[in-house]
Amino acid sequence: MTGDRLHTEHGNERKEQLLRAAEQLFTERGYGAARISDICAAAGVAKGLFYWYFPTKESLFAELVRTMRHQLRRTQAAAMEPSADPVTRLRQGAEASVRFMAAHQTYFALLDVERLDAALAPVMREGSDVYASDVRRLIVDAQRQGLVPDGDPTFYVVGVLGAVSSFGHAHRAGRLQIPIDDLAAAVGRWVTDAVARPADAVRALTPTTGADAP
Amino acid sequence: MTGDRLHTEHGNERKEQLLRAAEQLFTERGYGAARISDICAAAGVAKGLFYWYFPTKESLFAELVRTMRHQLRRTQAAAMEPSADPVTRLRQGAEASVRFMAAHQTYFALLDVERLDAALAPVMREGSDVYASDVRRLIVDAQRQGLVPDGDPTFYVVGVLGAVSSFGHAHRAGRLQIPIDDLAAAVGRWVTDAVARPADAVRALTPTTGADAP
DNA sequence: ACCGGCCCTGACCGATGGGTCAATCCTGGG
DNA sequence: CCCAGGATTGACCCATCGGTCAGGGCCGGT
Repeated sequence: MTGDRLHTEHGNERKEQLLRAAEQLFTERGYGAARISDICAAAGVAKGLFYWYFPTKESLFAELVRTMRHQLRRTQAAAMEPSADPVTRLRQGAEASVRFMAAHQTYFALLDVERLDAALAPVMREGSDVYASDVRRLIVDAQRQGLVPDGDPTFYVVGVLGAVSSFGHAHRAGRLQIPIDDLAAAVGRWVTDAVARPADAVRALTPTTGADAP
Repeated sequence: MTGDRLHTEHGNERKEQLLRAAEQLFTERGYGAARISDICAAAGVAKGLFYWYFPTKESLFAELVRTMRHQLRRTQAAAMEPSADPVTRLRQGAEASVRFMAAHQTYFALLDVERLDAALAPVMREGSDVYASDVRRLIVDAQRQGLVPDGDPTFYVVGVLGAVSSFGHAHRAGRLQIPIDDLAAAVGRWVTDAVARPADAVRALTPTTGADAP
């Protein structure tokens, strides 16, 4: 909690080295499955050295997360024109976030559920594609009937499932204190509007050019 | 993988008992932190018995998740009128999902990141409210200027953050194969539209009537 | 009564891996 | 040249926990 240990320049490099190795392994195997000894091995140092730079495994993780958030924050701030109206700023912030996340996939992957406990990942993933394909069917149907503008259906699928799960999560966490009937209705409208409306928003999206995903 | 062991009626009750105890503890302490011995203690049985009903800790978890998903699926199906148009069905499915998740908070909490590794939860949560309050400020400003319809700002906040993170996640996972510039633009529009448009969608939302959540 | 197969117990095992430590190396300043 | 203290090592410690097992009770059928 108090001032961190004082390191020489070389020391800081080492620390950075460990951070990068950890980031890599956390992303590949998940936080739990990445052993400290692995991290050290990957960084080419002995296990004991880890504790010269970090008091605990969690603290390293925390440092990664904080760095990431801090950078994102600055990027967002930089992307928003101070003179613009709030909604524009919102849009700029959102765009910047998406770009930033894409540019730092490795970092952000750390936060994905799948990466936290590698063993549980399959269980949780299994079956979640069922919803996806259900929704996809509906979307495609709707597009065929002209109810939903053309564009990569996957985009809409992600949007719809994401909305439902986000609102659900927020409500469950007590962050969204709204009578359930109202919430359900609001989410329903939100989804409908989002899907049926933004006529040309997704217009020019490269429509998933066939086989190239794993 | 083959046929599960055959249980008497009493056996099934016991199993159900263990499932409920586990559900409870996973929700409270997180999957990792809930020890099998705890679960057994909570159910009032000896640890050895656990393995009479479940081959492993993960398998119990898997069973919980599957049950939950199965029920949700049926509920969704029941909520969608077969004769309705796709968009309506989409809306009905979304509403049903939100309601279902609310009615089974305990179950769904299992899937929340925070519950998987209790130790990491604080690290990940810390600072995430910063974004929320940023976005909130923008929303409130926009509402003041009439750019965004009135209604609980939190609802919009959740929607915006949820969208950004969902699309980000999908892209990162390779589920959304779209050039990043297009994606950023699309998400920007998606957010803007969602926030600025649904004039009366959130109209009658009880604006956070203070204290009534646990 | 006897048997078989559910059901239940709690001590025990074994691996795993985070964390410690005494000893050593290395480097720069005096 | 020598000392201080950062940097580094790898063997070691040990609490933890999922999983095992040998044994024993309960109950219904014959």
